[in-house]
Amino acid sequence: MNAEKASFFDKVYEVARLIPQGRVTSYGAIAEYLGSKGSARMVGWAMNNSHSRNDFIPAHRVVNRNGMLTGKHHFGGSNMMAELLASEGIEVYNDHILDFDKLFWDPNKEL
DNA sequence: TTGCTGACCGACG
DNA sequence: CCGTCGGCCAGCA
Repeated sequence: MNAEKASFFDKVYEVARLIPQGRVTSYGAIAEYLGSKGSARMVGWAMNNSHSRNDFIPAHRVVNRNGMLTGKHHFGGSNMMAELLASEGIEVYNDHILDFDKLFWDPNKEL
């Protein structure tokens, strides 16, 4: 499959869609998987542009290194992000994921 | 075309 | 402990 043509941005969406339901990952983990650990910011920015994609991007499964819902404000300005995570069986309290270590899905390790 | 910004991360003082 | 700064890459005015 010649999907190597996908740019950094495209790969972010690709990996994000590969995140299994009920699991979460971090921006840095995705960036590192793409080969650019320092470009973690781009991963977050890609999520912001995820609205431009026809496919749904489970951006709510992507949180920062601390397991905190840093991008929840981009989900409509409400706690919808926590609701989505809770809907998948992920417990969220005070904008931070419980048992983050156990729910953490590392693309470098799983893929 | 140039410059700024951005849902991060790690290092430094 | 906490605040600040640099770096990474792509999109947009």
